[in-house]
Amino acid sequence: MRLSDYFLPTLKENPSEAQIVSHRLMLRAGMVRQSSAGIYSWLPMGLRVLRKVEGIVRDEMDAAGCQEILMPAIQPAELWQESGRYEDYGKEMLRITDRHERAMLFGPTHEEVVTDIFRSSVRSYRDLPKNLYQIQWKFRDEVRPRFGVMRGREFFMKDNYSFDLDYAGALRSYNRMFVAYLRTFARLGLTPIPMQADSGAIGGDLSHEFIVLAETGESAVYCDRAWLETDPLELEIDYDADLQPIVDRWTQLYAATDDKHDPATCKVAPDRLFEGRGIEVGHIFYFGTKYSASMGAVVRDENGKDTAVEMGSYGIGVSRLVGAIIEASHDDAGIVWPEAVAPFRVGMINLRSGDEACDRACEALYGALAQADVAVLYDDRDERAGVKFAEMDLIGLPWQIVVGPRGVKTGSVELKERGSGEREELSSEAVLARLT
RNA sequence: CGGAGUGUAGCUCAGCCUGGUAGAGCACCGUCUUCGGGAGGCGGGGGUCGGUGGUUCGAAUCCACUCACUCCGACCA
Repeated sequence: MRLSDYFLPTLKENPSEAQIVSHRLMLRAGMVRQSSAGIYSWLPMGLRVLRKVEGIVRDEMDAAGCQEILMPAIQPAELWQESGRYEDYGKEMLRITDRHERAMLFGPTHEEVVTDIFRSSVRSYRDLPKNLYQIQWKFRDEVRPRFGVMRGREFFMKDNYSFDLDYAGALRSYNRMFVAYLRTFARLGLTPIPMQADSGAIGGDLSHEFIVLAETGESAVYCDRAWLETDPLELEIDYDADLQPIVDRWTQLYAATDDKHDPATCKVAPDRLFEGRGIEVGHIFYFGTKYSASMGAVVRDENGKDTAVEMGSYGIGVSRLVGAIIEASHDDAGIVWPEAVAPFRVGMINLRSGDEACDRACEALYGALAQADVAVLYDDRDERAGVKFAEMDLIGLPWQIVVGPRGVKTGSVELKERGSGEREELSSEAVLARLT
């Protein structure tokens, strides 16, 4: 992509409404624009990242045996009246009336809809287990949206729902999600820490929230240092096998947020205790028959008896993750994208657009990289070098290629790694070899 | 929902206290010089000062109401 063609409205200064670093950088790097409180438009650069995150989440869900569906954003109130949550959910639910004066709502979550789908379609225990997911926009009319996309009212979420015959089956589903979540966040370049959680309004008795470390995160985190030394990706996972030992290994390590942490009773030795900050990006719940019982989602078991299915629900804040990744990975100059989610892998700066030798070197390299399927953003604009450097650092692409008159004379270009800041003078061929 | 702020050019902000014909920097357009880390000169365009009402000869400025946004707290992916 040529930057001269790209819609990338960057800002030199911090917009006054943005207080936290990810919000500032997302606005400055031309990723999003606010529409109203907690509601954002995603511009090309932001959307590319959102899609990358979505893709990794989808990939891990599929690997864990879940099947993607897409439910309506607008739901009928009757379903929520059945489950009993229509009143309970309160003002956070955006309620809508259609032209026939029928009560509708913009879905804040989809337990009711998915349970309705399940009960109307599944009759036998032989059809279990099932685990259905969707990645879709949700709306929760938060009293106080803030922190940009980190706590918006409209947000992009992956939510899935497991259906099992009994508790043992539900636990297997829960464990699959537990492991899949750790893998997902690790693949996004984050350090996830699962914490035992209250199951809150969703109900049930088994729940973990997943917090990713970021110095600017809103919750304080206390955990065993062993968390930081464990890589969820190093294990080969067979989702059909018994995952309990893996989950046990993870859950026996101490981890707590500040409201649960008590220095007096904490058993971790002080030198093994990590104190940091983090952002909640996922939450998993087992809630048994809370919805299946109230909404009549039953299957015939092997004795010919109707039995309410055991359910769990699992959520990942996809749009929040974009902010969380920035919180976890940035410096004074701007964003530092992990390769897995970078909107483009490479940014190429032509320091002297219009100079024949520079243009020729850039075009050749640009063509070769495109040929090799490397996503490149080529800054071919007639701008000063300083502007190009500053903007390239701001948008945080993992690799920068700098082509200037000085190097072109000797047949070399500069390759800079955004994260470390390390630069090397190389030939175009060597750069190409390095990036492909 | 309780508390606290802020709304003036695309962005960051000054002017408001003490009423008297709307300002700066950046951005944008033209032009010249410059050209390896957000350049400089000259010229130019752009604002019903969030909205409504009031006080006044006169309101960005004072008063009332209202809307929007932000921050702190309780809640949440």
